[in-house]
Amino acid sequence: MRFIANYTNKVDRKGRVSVPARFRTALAESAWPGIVVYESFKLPCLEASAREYIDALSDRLTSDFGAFDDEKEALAAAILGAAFDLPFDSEGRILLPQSLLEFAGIDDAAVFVGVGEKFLIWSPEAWERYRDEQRARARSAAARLGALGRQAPRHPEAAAGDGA
Amino acid sequence: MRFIANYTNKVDRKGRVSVPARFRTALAESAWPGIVVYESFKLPCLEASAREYIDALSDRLTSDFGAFDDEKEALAAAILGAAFDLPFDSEGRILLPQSLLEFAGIDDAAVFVGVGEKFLIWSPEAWERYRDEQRARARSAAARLGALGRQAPRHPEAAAGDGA
DNA sequence: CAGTTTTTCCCATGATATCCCATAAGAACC
DNA sequence: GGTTCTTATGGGATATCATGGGAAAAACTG
Repeated sequence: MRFIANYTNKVDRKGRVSVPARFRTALAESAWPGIVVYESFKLPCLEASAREYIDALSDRLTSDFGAFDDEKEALAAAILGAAFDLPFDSEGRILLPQSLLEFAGIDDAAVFVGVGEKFLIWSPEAWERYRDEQRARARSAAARLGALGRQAPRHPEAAAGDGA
Repeated sequence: MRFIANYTNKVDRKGRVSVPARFRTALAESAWPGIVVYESFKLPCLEASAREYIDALSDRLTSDFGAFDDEKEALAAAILGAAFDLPFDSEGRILLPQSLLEFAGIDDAAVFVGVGEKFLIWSPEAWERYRDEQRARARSAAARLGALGRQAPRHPEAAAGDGA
């Protein structure tokens, strides 16, 4: 159950989108034919994962009847209450609720981005914007680190016997 | 028996509301065709669950804490005594008593919010307000509680800055 | 006990989701 | 390079769901 790479699929007039076949294959281990989708806390996109993933989270939050913990309960409501359990249709598509489409700014296409145990669903524009930002960030970070990183390993003698 | 997602349904002039079909399906395991509804202690909303859940809660409160703990006993009495056992009509609706409608400030629409083993019933306005508040809190709470800790390190966005 | 109100059941309807099939586009395979 | 299989996408038919209204049944009241 591991998602990688990204795929762009169309959202049809009825709000249906095909979940990439690769992802569906990964999802096949799951007992439930569908995914759970919810709004990301940090990014303007949706997050999706196997039902089991959320169930485990739910268990941790409400397991013991110690459901009498304000903070846990609030968190459970915020996460679980905003998550949708979306079954696949016979073609492997899901029907995204209006509220989720709006949240992510998804109109007629969606980008599925695998990030390990779950995947993100973006509007193409937002995804591109985010990706570019991250690249720029990575570039400058690399440049900064690279200046140091390149010298040290190449001139072991200059660093005088640190090495392995 | 697991509730997630949220659905908004209308309350008609007679005080009837459809329980979301998804919830009814989850409830189908229950022997009793209806739900138990009571006022939440901490939130301005109603809580609902399968009959069995309340029974278990009842057992737990009385056995674990015995007759010693006045506070728990009071809690049990408050919950069990004020709970309504609401049957479905043939269309899968329930008839919410006036007192509950008033408590939750529900007028002509109700939001059903699944949170694991039970679900909440809110007035649309109150739910939206609460949800927005919690979303903000959830971010930090998630990190602190470690509820999402398992995923956090794996999230690119968790490490990178905010993309929004 | 009759009049009156409330509750329960049943049916009608529009909206929505689900299923099923058809086609196209692409990838994998010979 | 051509063929075959998988995947994505679209549309139409069908079933399900939410919702409203009305009639029958029960409860309540004077």
